[in-house]
Amino acid sequence: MVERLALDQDVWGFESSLPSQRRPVRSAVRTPASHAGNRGSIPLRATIFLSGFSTGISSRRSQPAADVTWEDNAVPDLLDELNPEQREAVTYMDGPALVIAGAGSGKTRVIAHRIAHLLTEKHLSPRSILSVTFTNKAAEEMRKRVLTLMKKDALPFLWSGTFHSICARILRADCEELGGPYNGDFTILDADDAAGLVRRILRDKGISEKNFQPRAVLGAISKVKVGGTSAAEYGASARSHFARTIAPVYASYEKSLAANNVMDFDDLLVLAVRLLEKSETVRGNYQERFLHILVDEYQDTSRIQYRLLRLLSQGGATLFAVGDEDQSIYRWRGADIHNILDFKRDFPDSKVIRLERNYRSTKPILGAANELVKNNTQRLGKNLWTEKAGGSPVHLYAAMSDREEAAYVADRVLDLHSRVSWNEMAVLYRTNAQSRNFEEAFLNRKIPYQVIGGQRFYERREVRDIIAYLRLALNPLDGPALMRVINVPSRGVGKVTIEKMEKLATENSTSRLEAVRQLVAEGGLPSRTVSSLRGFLEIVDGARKRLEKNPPADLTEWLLEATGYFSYLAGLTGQGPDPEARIDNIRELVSAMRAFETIERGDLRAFLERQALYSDQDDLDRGTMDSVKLMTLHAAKGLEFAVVFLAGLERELFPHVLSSGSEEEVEEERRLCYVGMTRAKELLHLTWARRRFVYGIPQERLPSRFLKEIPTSFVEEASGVGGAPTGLFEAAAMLADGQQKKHKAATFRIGGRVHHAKYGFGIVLGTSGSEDDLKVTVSFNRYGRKKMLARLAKLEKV
DNA sequence: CAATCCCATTTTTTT
DNA sequence: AATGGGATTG
Repeated sequence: MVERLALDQDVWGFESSLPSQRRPVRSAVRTPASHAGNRGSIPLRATIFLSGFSTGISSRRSQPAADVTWEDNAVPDLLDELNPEQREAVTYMDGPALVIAGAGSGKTRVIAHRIAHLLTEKHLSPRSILSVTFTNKAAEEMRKRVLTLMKKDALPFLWSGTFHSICARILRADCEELGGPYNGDFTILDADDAAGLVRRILRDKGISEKNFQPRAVLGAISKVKVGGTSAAEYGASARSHFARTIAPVYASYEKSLAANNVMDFDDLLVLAVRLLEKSETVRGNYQERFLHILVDEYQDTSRIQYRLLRLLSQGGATLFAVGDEDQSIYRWRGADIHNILDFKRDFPDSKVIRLERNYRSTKPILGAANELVKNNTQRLGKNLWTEKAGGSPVHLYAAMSDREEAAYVADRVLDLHSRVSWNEMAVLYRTNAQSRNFEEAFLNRKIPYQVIGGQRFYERREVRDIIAYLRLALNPLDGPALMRVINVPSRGVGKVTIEKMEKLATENSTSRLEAVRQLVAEGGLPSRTVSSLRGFLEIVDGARKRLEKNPPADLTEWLLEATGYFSYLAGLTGQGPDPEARIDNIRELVSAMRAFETIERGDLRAFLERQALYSDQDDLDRGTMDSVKLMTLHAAKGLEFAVVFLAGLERELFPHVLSSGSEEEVEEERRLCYVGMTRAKELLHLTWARRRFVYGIPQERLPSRFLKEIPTSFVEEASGVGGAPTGLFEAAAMLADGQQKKHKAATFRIGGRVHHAKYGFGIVLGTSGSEDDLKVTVSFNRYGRKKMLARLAKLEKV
């Protein structure tokens, strides 16, 4: 395929395929005139595939500055903008370095400056630099900053991306080398599809989905897989009931992924590592290529990512890691804080540089955050300081209810708007579900807002349907995609037919698409079904045929036409969002493709990869809107706002019930709180509500333990609705007393610890019914979730 | 095979 | 409160 070739050349072939005048970058030194012709000569091809890795690259020629290269404009005072520690970090070249960069200490800046420094002062080619960031947006941001520093408008061949996107890129080029059935057209499975696959396997094997929930099983598999244990090894060592049940599921899952030429998120990392370990050529290529590897958010790297870094840097590349152990908040996703805590041990001859000067927040904000995080034991220890004078204290507000909390926040936003732009304000919360009240309150007051994350664009059903068709066109082996759309729009293909098809596919070990073809050829089905399937095949084949000639957006338009998707949506009244909104979503998808084609020159494969790997934080193009931002604390990492509202500081919610089991988990929650607080530059509001609806049930709430960990000297409590200050802690104590008296022994506090004679210790997740019919749902440490009748179960509160 | 209704459930966080 | 899966019915 044509596109394919192009991609390969991007990764490997460009050296030979590009005009040789690309090389001077490295050798030519500070001779302005000698570069005059360079920049215009960057071949078009270069821009073609940087898609997905770089934005802002356009084929447009830039301003008169066209003859400016990074040599001649090397801002001599590039370093003057830095403080001594930052400067040391930027220029240190004598080996691996770890920069411990506290919140707001300018770490992005250090990385950007270092890259610029490498290019201008050390005269390195951009191709020898690998910059790894946590999100794609951060990668783009980084690229932009470097470009600004260097006064350039394109920086081809600099690899800047997330671990996942970099791995995908490595695999696209060479996954055949793995020796498996994979080819470069592999598609990337999202979490939902992966869970669906597991569900089908569980059903096949007759394993109860009640006791083995697909998502939980998937989580377990992921852990084992990323840990480097193969299905066979796992099966052999499995001892517990759970492990023995899961082992064959894991095996089938892996087999299925490979057979369908699809990879899940973990595969990207695991297989890339395997590829590098296995193929000396591939490994050598990258080891030789990368001379400098810069890693941002090092505290949130996982073990496998660490292995990848080791592999890539063993050729002698200089590793430059930047992170802050106090901001490690992705343990649940496999991040291993020991990567940063043990850096010195892992790289004995490394240099550690600390950035402790904070340029972001006022003293009260920083003081409060520092004091909070001091309660953690898992840290290297640092003390952030600021010279930013003045600043109002941290505001605390205890609301009557969740709705009132939102009203309070919205009113403050309105007040503040006289001197702060919408853009500079954000509401941060622990869970996505909390956004609702704020949305309503903002809507009422006509405050422009934007919810980041949550229900993601690409997770909408209609978008996924269309994407599935596209995936199938590109990768005919993609079974999960086929399953999704074989009967969408409904064309009379039901359970029975699908079962036949599946059986056929398994028996002949062919793809599902082949099985469909066979089914049509063989006959033996009702003629109506056969013609339905034929129709489906025509669509898939038609799309496949158009794949090469038509740009993605045109192909999609054709698909919409061929499937009659809009009329299908139009008929879909009643359940879910109204059809119009869905049609709009599809239109947005098409225009996103259009933009991708024209601006980034990407093909369908590139688009699908981006779709799979990009999150909503990786803004589409609406990020420029002047609006108050609403997002989870996790999504807020790396951002800053003049005013931050940190909402829902309640027990059970923050720290979250499900993360209060161990001290380690609580420490992570505390770091999350720290991250949230340190997003604020001028003003920080902390709020909580005494009453909150959880799953539609009103609950009495208590303040978060974190509130007690912040010294009152930094805090000023705002008046409650009644007018008088609420006296937070007294109120809390009373509330606690009251609750205890009211419910005595018969009830279970959500989040409370219990002990069961048979199942051991667990945490109460919820209750339903009452009196004699009271049922308690408990998450047991060892046995998972159980629902039991309180009257009968031998549950003890601990 | 599809539409409808009812019921149970809700991962907190996301590449 | 909302959503999605399952059973039931047409």
